[in-house]
Amino acid sequence: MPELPDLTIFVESLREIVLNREIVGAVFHKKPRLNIPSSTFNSMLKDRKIIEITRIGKEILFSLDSGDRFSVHLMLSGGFAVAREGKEIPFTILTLNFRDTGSLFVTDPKGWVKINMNPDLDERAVDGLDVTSEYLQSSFDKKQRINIKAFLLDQQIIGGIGNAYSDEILWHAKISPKSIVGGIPAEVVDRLAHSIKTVLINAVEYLRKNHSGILSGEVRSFLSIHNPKIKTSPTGYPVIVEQIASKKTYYTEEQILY
Amino acid sequence: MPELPDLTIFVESLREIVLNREIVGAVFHKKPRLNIPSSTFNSMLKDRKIIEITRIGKEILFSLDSGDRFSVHLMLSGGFAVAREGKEIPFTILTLNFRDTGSLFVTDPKGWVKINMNPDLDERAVDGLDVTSEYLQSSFDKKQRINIKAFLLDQQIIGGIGNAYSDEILWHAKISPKSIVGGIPAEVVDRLAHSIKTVLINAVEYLRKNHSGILSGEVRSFLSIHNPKIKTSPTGYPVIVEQIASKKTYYTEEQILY
DNA sequence: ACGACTAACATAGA
DNA sequence: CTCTATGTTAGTCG
Repeated sequence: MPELPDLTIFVESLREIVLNREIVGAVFHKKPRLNIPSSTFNSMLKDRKIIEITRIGKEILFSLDSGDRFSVHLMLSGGFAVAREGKEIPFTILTLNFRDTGSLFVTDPKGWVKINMNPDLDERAVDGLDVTSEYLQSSFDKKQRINIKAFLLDQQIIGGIGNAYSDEILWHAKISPKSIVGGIPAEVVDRLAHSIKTVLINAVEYLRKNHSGILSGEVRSFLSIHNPKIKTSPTGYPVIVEQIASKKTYYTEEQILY
Repeated sequence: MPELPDLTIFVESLREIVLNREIVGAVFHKKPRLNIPSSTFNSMLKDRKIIEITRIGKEILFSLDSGDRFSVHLMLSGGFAVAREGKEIPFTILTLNFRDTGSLFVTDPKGWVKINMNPDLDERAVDGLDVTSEYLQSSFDKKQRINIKAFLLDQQIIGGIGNAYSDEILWHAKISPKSIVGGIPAEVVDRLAHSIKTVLINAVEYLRKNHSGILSGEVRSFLSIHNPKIKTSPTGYPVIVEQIASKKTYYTEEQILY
């Protein structure tokens, strides 16, 4: 559920809380979606410190002072929480216990959270915040026939955009979510690249200002289009809700169909 | 709010009152949750008789002499009432007016009542009274990771059980409502199948004896566990009240956690 | 090969 | 009380 802007704030919150604290143990409470045995994971974390936390697409990357690093993907319903060690947090997948300073909880009602020790980062797509007009155009050329909304949602192409922000971006760029990539002219690709950056950066800044410190959930109430509570866009057009690319999509007639 | 046992008695009461009486009109007082236009509904009922009333899960099915049949789901707060035609019954959704013999009212303060003309009955799950140990086991196998209370409440799996009776059944079977389906051994599945039948049949028999004729509401005062008035179970254990599977849940330490 | 679509998953929130 | 939203993956269909 959380997308790039939410996850960016989670990372900033996590840095405040867990950086440079000694880990005394990693305890899995459910059989995890983990690429190595959980006992190995535990021994790689024990007595180590997290020295850096970053985000790549929808994944959060924790770097240890050993040089190892592990990624956490929250999937649909995952989140973080902080509490004293031993506190009962519902749907806990993993706890990292720190010496004298409580614990970090990774929670997920669905149990889908994915954790990878030393993931192959070369495979990762370009992050939403790093998309350039040139990258967008060359990706368009490779995916002529795909729907633009499906394109933005494809984590192999751009990392971090989910259903909500794909609608925000397409509205900002005035492109209909029903458009086919191949039909979009070069100057509109420029505009889209600009909209991706603008929408995401604005959201990050809004969240940093108003929701600093969050570790889970998603803030959607300030969105312009992908928002069940609003009936018209900021420019006064009625919001249309429709299933596009198998996703609930919000858009308006302002957006041009290519 | 009414569950399988209450609804079973409603059906028995309704049969006494409306069977084989000629309908002169069906009047909707609120925009209904109806799968066809209300004018069509009205013309399908006019001059017809209800020749059979049955219950399937939480729905009540009225069969007409035309071969058509419609279902009524009372949702959270719906109910029936009988009065002379034209009587003002609060929160009336629908009245069926009978020739010379008054009217049947479907009421609902929340307005959520769902009415379906010729519903597809093939989609309906096994009714709570028809659950076998074999059916339960095969459903368990498909839903390994789900919580047992959520399982019993899932109308796609078993029809008719709501929040109150799920607690009664789990207490009777001595299974903790926090259990995960996958952890419950085969012999306990047998016990649960038996408890489902026993608890529901006993409730129906109690209601038939003591509350025959009811058309709305719910009788909860005789329940063993799901009952705010009691402090200890019949076997003397203190009743614990807790939010489980997003529902207010009553249980005791007698119940084993799997 | 490519793209579109579907099902599966468990719960909170509407 | 029921229905839906939600991300990914694996699978089907054209």
